[in-house]
Amino acid sequence: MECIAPRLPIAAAPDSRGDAARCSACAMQKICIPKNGDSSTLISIEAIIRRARSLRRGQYLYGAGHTLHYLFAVRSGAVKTIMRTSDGREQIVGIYGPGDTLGLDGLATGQHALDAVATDESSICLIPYDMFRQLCHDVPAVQHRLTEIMGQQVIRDANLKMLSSMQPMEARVVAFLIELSQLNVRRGFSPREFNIGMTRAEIGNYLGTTLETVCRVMSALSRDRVIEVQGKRVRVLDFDSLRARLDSSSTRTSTANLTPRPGTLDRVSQKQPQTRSKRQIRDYALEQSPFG
Amino acid sequence: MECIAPRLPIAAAPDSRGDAARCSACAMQKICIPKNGDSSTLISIEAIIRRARSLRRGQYLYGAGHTLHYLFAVRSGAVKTIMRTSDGREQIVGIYGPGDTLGLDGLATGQHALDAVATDESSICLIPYDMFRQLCHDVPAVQHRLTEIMGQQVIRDANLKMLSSMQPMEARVVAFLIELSQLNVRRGFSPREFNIGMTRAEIGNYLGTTLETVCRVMSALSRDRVIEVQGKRVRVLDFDSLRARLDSSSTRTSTANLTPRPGTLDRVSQKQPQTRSKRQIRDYALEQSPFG
DNA sequence: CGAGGGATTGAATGGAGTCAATACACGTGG
DNA sequence: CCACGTGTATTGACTCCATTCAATCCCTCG
Repeated sequence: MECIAPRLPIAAAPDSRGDAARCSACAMQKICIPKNGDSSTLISIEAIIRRARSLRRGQYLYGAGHTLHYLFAVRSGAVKTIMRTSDGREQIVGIYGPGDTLGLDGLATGQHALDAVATDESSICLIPYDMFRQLCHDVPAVQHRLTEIMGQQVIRDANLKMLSSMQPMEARVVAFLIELSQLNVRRGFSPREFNIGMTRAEIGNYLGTTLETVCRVMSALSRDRVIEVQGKRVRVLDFDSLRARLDSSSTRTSTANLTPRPGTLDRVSQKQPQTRSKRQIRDYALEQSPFG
Repeated sequence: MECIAPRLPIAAAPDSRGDAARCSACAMQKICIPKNGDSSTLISIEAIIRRARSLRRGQYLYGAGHTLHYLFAVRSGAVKTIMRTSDGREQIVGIYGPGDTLGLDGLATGQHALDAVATDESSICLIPYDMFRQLCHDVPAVQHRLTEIMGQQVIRDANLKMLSSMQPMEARVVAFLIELSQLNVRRGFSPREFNIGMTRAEIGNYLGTTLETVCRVMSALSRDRVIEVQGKRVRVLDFDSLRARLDSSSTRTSTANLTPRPGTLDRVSQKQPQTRSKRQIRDYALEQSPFG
């Protein structure tokens, strides 16, 4: 099996001359490196990170069951993480672009739980995990950054769950496009133009629908002059219209309020004088106010 | 707003006499505490954990925007984490039962990104985050455990994504039931009988469908003598039938192979002699074999 | 230039959402 | 103790949106 990077212990990679990364010159630096660390922090990180390797579309970064040897940072391109059903079909469970960190699925057991595959030509930095762990121990700022990254992953996953639960399929695709746009911004690029680093089939899989539906929605958006599409290249023409299509035709799957809303009393609930409303206000278990 | 636990700095809670937890006596110990730590580790953890507080159904543990003051460990009951759409509808993004850890959504920014609400009467341990962080720094085993927990969360989220992408709605509900059963085992209880700590509406929301559909599927399973249902109490009668309903009627959303399958060559791919197949075998970027 | 993978569009079927009525369980107050 | 009310669960009937199946187009690469 082919590889772009060395197995541990390090074997010389074909295109490898001096294996250290040049983080100080990397555009993704702001995302990868702890902000609050001093210059020595950056240096110590640079010392262990292996410079970027390039992947072709379809190449595996790691597979479920592999020992966790590296964490990965995407420099450019796009990578998906996938899970397989018993009967072999795949489900995409995460997508990663420039500045994102991969491999966290291996932290629990030391073995990766997912497959990671490039969906596009990509460039990836390797972070040997044992060295990184040592660094975490020595440099609190690095440990803190790792914690941050894991915390971000959790939030990301929550957002994904939200996204792929949206009611009409149109809303899902729209939410997906908005998400991509926002990610693009976070990476310092334009919110109005970007490319989806994957096929329609992959988008469909990711969003829990079919490639045809994705196509139809994007065609419709294109016809209505909300976006322009050419293959994987997307340009947003009208953000307001785009956002408008999120709520419109909101079905009722998430019925009324499963849970009482934020702050103050409900009009209805006036009929209970001092025995604090049992359900009409948020019932906090801790003595702190929101945003406290 | 009412609370079961003190705001920092600690205020006396009504039912609080001596605030330390008794982890050494807790059934969830094996799940909460680092395995590889010595007895002093357990003691130092016990020293900072506040003993369990009880929550009524609907009570908030924390809300999006709150400062991260505690991590939480579920002792008994059930808690959901939710996100809200711009127009106020809620989406359940996670469910947590005995032995699970909550609050990780606050690690990235120091503010919680989600709401956490009890879906059932629950008992929750509080772990003051600043002290815990200090402990992480002092005791590597604790840091390691935190990393493990975060890693598990990532895997959990991936599983959830998988689960709620299943094709026929029946499969989703079935997968959900199996999941619950497995969790129950992990907690040392029976795989055959358990209670779903939430309403049909919440299940529907969680699975991305409606409460009616959930009802119908469970009725059907019940009619076919695969499970027995009484309200939130479920008893599995026939695990094989249950699992059988996962793949059956597998639609094709995740079309053929988006990505080439595991190991060996495809029959088709024989027609490329030595120029290593470009797509018919897994194309590993790293020089390690699966499960290496 | 031909082959193959990806994207697009059409037409038909069916599954799941929607609306609505009813049953059930629980806690409250008369 | 029972009537009542609210929240939850169950079941039915109808409609429609998304999946399916299928045909065509486009682009890239050998």
